[in-house]
Order: sequence, then structure tokens, then C-alpha cells
Amino acid sequence: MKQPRLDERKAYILATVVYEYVATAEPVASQTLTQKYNLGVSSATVRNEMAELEAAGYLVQPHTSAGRVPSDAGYRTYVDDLMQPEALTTADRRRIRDDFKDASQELDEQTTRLLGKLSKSLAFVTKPKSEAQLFKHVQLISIAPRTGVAVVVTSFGVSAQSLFELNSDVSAEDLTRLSSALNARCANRALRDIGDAEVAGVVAELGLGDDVRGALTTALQSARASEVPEIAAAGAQNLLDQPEFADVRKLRSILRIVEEQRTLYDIVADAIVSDNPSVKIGHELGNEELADLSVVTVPYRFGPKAIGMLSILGPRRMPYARLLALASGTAESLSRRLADAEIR
Amino acid sequence: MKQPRLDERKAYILATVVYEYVATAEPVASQTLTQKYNLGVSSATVRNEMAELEAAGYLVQPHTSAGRVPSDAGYRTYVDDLMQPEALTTADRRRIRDDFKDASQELDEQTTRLLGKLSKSLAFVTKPKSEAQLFKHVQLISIAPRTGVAVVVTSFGVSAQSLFELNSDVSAEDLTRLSSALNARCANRALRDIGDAEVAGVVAELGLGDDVRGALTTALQSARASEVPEIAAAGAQNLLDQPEFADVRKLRSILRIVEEQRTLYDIVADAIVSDNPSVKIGHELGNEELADLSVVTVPYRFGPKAIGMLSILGPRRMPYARLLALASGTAESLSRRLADAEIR
DNA sequence: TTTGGCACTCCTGGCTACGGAGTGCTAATA
DNA sequence: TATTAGCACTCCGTAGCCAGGAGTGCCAAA
Repeated sequence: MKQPRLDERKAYILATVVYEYVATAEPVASQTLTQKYNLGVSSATVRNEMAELEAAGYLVQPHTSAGRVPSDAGYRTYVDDLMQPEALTTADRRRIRDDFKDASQELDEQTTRLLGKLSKSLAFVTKPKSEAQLFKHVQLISIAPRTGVAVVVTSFGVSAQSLFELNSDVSAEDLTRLSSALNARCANRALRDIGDAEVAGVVAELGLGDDVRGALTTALQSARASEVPEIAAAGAQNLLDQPEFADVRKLRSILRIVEEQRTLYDIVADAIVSDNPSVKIGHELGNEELADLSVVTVPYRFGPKAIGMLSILGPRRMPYARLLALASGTAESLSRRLADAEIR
Repeated sequence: MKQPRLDERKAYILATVVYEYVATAEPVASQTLTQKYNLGVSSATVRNEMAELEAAGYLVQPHTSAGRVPSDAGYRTYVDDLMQPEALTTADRRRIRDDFKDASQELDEQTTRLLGKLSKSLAFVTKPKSEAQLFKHVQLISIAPRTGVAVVVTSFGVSAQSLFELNSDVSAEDLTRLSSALNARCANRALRDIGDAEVAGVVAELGLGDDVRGALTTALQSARASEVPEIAAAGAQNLLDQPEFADVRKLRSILRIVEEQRTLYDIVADAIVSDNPSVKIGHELGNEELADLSVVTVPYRFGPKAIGMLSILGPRRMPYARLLALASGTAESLSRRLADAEIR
């Protein structure tokens, strides 16, 4: 902190500059402030104040004879100290409710699309972390001689299925007995805790072959999601409406990063640990290519535990309060929905 | 056809203009042609020929003192009559083979990403049409009292699973008997032919309740894909490298259309019917917003039947022969892969 | 039918001029 | 000491202009 605290007028001016710049995308002039917001002082006074805010690092001037624009630090204090939290509009609330009403297999993707539309920005959602899943049931289904399908059910629902082929004939009854034995032993344990040892034990107990064990192991492995969860994204075209993307090159780096996923995950990773809404502004994203963007991230839960994130990526000049409200509201609905659908 | 047939020299000039323009993105001048390709005539002669080609509708001039650019008709005759079919490069061939080596649940999405990368354009792939799927197996799995999961297996593999809850207790044995009965009656029939009547018959036979019937019906319904198959897309950011997208607005309409899916499907719909590779150029796409784009589409098969499409969308100025080779090669690998994975 | 030559058109980039927007500073004022 | 009116100054954006260049169309000759 360069300055322990902003006096009230400076704080108001900073907040107003952010507000106005978010609305217009034009550098904010001292006169604009005195005209549109009743400061009770002249534009000259505002100019002095703005010069001090710039010296303190909260504002920057694109060029000598231009108005002021918030810096990363300016946005940061706006978000932390100055802005009024917003509530969801009733229209948005209804929109979210309606969207969650019609169920779907791919809840995460549907949520991403919804958030993209509501925010008019690029939305992305991490799929549920596997650690939170409880193993519920496995079923080996014989489809044809020496061919079968393994289905794994977790507390989130069916989380994996895989085809397998065997080198020897195994009766449908044996497959059923194997399923039952594993279910009896492992039901309701954390999915991540069920390793090859459990499988091997059960298979050996029933005197079945290695190929059966392999099939089962593969099925459980694909049920445990990869360490970097998949990320669904939607709404990239919304960014094109923003003047900051008049230059195509900006967009290219973003699309590349979205396709890569890894960088996106790094951005939200610490928010999922802290289990709190997070706002990252410009350089805070730790990536030069994303330096004039911001990301709002809100966790969603399964029971008490945060298991994934809803994020909105847009120009740094974004309506933070509104987007936080949107993401929070959507995350809440998603969490409730997951809880309702839980397999107990 | 304005002209029954182009004489050899005109054809060569047209082909060269297309080739050169695809390579450079600059209008092609008469002198460029005489210098880079040995026509054996002077630039003045070429100018005369080009003027005639323009009068016949094969070329257009962006402005008076500029070189020539192919028109839709120019590209069309190039694609139909003039261009040399290309074979896959060994590098591309290896790339495709390697990519199909490591299996994946979402074969269609992986294929889309591969094609996007190879073509450096936007690739999209329609998911397999449901009509071609044969019903193989259904399994009702009891997970908890009054709760279960229904899994439907078709010749493509597991194609749907759905959670169900019952109002009355039904024993696990009854669920198994029900599964077996339906399997016995319907195995290897076309999925689309298995309607509510079959389900109702089997349920009644075993004396089970309406809620069981409902669960089963729902599961089968979600196995039958919707009439407009889902379309996976990848590689939009590749388009940004093309000079025709220096203007951001172009890109916006494309991204919107990709998100909508419906328009994309209309574009490939007739190709899937004719079961042949198809090239649509500019206005042939039937959409003003796409007028300076082209789409190359190739069907992929399951057995003898075309069940879906691989498409590449890019600027009209695209390397048609190369993209056709890429799409065909990828489609072939995908078809082979589907055949190998078939459940018989 | 082909071709060299040449005038003509249009695009492009660089240069200058100019009006407008907004600031910083100074000096006067409360 | 804080505020403010006034004014000079800086920089941007746009328009206009000019020169250079690219490429054509056409004519007349081979």
C-alpha cells in the first residue's frame, strides 16, 4: 500500500472513474465527473485529486491530454473496498432457475453456456474434482462372449464406462459375483482410495484371471478424473463486442489459452483451495498475454466441500459487482442441484 | 455454364490464379503469372485472357488497377475440373495414425481437435447418427433402495445412462429379469425401432409398475440422439491467422453460427445424404454472413453406411486439394476405428 | 494472334495542417 | 490552506494533399 488510506473524496472519485470507465470504455475526464456526478467541487479540484491518485498508482493516463483510466491497483481497491455488492436481478434469477429446471447429462457444460450468456463474456467451468466422489457401485455387464462393459457409479452419478474384451470365457454369473464382491467391500469409500490392491484382492478371492482384473482396473482409473480436471468454456464470441478486442491478436492469445486449458486451471487453482470467491485483475493473472483481462471465480460445492469453479473472463474493464453476483448465484444453483441429485 | 468449356490456356491461367491467390492472399497480376509460371506468352496476352475470364465470370477485380481474384464460379471450376487431387503427406499420415492410437471415450471430439490442428482451420464433426446404432444391451442396476441406474449399450458402445428413482420397492432380481427379458427380445435390432411398445410389453409381462417402465423409457430415449446431432468444433483461433479476418466482425458471425449448430448442420446435411465428399464455396453456403468462406465435408462410415461428417471451414481462399485429402484421410481412419470397436 | 508501349486509374504511405479534448500550472480568492 | 478561474500546452484524430507504384486497357505494329 503506497498510501495507508484514501480520504473519502479520493475514494469517491476513484470509484466513479472505475464506474464511468466500465460503462463507456473511454478515459474519464475531470469535467465528465463534475457534470455527471455531483461532487460539489470544480473540475480543477478534481484534476488535482486525480493527479494525486495517479501519483499513488491508482490511475493512469493513456497519453498527456487524455482522461484517466484505472490501473490494476485502482481496480483492486475498487473491488476490495469501494464497490457496492450487487444482488441478482429478478430477470437473471429467473433465467438461472429456468435453466436448471430442465435436467441434462452434461450439467457442467450447460452451466457454462448459461453463464456465458448471462455475463456476455467468456465463461468457463472446471468439472468436479474427483476427490469428492464416493464410490457407489461397479457393474460388469456381459454383452457378448468375451466382451463386456464396465460401468462405475459414484455419488455424482455414472462417472465412467469402458468396454473390455477377455481372452478367456468368463460366465455372466462370475462377473456379477465379482461386481457384488467389490461393491460390498468398497461402497461409500472415497473413489480415490480404491486402488489396484482392492481389485486384485477381490479378483483373486474369486479365482478369476488377470484379464478380468485389468478390465476392472481400467474402468476405475477412468472414473478417477485426471489431475487437471477438464474445463468447459463458452461465450468467446461475446468478447468480440468489447472495444478492447478490435485488434484481432488479443483474441488469438485468449483462444489459444482456452484451448490449452492448463493456464486456465492455474488461474482458478488457488481459488478452489481457499474456497472463496476470487477476482484476479490484469497482471495478477500472471500472464503477460492476459494483462488487460480479469477473471472472476466462484467455487461450487458438493455438500460442504468446494469441488469446482465457475469463472468469467472478460476485459479488465468489467462490471465486477454484477459478475460476482451472477457467478455466485449460478454456483449456488449448481451446488443445490448437485446435492439434490446425489446418490446416497 | 456461361461457356461450354475453357480452352487449355484459359484453364491453366485460371488454375494458376487460384493457386497463386491461395498462396499469397494478394490479387494476382498478369506479370506475376508470366514470371513465376512459364506460360510462354507475354503479360499482355495474359491480360487479354484474364479480361475474358473476367467477362465469363471466373475472375473478379477488386478495383481497376489491381490483379485478379477468383470468383465463386472460378473456385468451382477449379475444384471440379482443374485441380490435381493431392495425397496425404507422410507427416500428416503419421500424425493421424498416432492420434487414433491412444483411445478415448470422446472419439468425435478428439477427431475434431486433430482435424483443426492439421488443417489450421475451423474443423467440425457431427456425432454419429443414431439410426445406424444397433441396440445391444440394457442393464438396470440397483444402487440403493428405490434408486438405480439404467445403462444402454449399442453397437457404438455405451450410449446412454440415466439415473432413476422408483416409488415402490423393486428387488434387484426383478430388475435383472427385466433387463434380460428386454435384451432377449430386442438385441441387435435398430435402436430407433425399439419404442415404448416393446418396453411396455416386457414390463407388463413381468408384472412390474409404471415407474419402472418410465425409467426404462427415459433411458432408451436419451440413447436415441436428437434429430439434429450434436456438432463438435475446434480450431476457431486458426482462422485469426488469415488476413480475411483482420476485421473482427467477420469472426463474430462465424463464432455465433458455430455456437448455434443448426446452421452448421444444414450445411453438411445434404452431403450426408449423397454420401460423397462435398465442397461448398462462398454463396453456395446459402448464408450471406458466410459468403467469403468455404466448407469441405467428407462423410465417415460405420460399416457401409455414412453416419456422420467431418468438415473444415475456412476462408474461400483455401487449399482445397490438401484439405480434401486431410478430411478424407481422417474420415477413413475414424471409420476404421469405429468398425474395430464395434460390438458384435 | 501476339506483343511492346503508353496513358490511365486506383491504392498506399507519408506529410502537413488543424480543431478538439483534456491537462497542468499559476495566480487570485474564500 | 483549500479551491477555483483562466490559459497555455500537449497530444490525438482526421482530412487533405501529393508522389510513387502497381496493374490494367487499349492501340498499333509485327
